[in-house]
Amino acid sequence: MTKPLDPEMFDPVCPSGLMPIRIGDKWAGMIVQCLEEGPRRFSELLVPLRTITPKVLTKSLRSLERDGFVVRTVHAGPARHVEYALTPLGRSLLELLDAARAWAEAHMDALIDARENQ
Amino acid sequence: MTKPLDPEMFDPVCPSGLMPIRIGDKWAGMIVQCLEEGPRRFSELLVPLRTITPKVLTKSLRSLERDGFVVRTVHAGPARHVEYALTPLGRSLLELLDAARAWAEAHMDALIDARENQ
DNA sequence: CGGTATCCAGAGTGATACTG
DNA sequence: CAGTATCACTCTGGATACCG
Repeated sequence: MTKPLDPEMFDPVCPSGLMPIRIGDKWAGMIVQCLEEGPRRFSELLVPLRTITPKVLTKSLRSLERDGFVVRTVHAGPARHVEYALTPLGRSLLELLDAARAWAEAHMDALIDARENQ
Repeated sequence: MTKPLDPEMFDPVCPSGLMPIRIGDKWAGMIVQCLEEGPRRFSELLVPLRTITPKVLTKSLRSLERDGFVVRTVHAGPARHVEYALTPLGRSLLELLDAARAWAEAHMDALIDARENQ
């Protein structure tokens, strides 16, 4: 089974605002990462994303669904719950995310230096 | 020497609005590509970018400069001109652009299908 | 639990016109 | 040639509160 998501999965200090690469909207890249190990519920996603509001999470998830990256499944029952999972197409984004991470690891220092020296 | 930029370098029909990956602002990725073969002048860049306005081109170039991706050089003289060139750091973005292009070639059809089937 | 409704501030983008 | 100035507008994202 999938373990709970680390609430500190995303460093709040990490200057993601500086990142010159972006997958989808502001949160899409992080959401995709959250789904890497398996399906997650709406409220599970709120944990590592922390400062996201439900409205924005919904919007971002709907957008990922529209593009075929994510599937939404409603499990009815006494306590209904909803699960979001990556499709194969969504999984293909993970490669891109890795490329972005690799770039950041290699070059973010240089970018930050460039910004600070004026 | 570098050849003139193809005015039709970027397909106006190509649904770049659909692309889920983005480098910098709306135009930054295209600008970086324009600079791949060597330095270019402001007015040279306007040609393939076509619908960009000077104000927006300036803003995007300044942003690329701030981040250390591009250098701006003023050549004084009777007819002054300005050249923009990629730095090594800027060149490192080309790998990322390639990764994005590779992803698009492999998966954009699936994305477009997903959108159209609702 | 998994959302929606409303309102709002700021950023990004563009049209148009003008300048050293 | 290489920009700048002004204005306007849309889009994103967030605060807050409420709903089935």
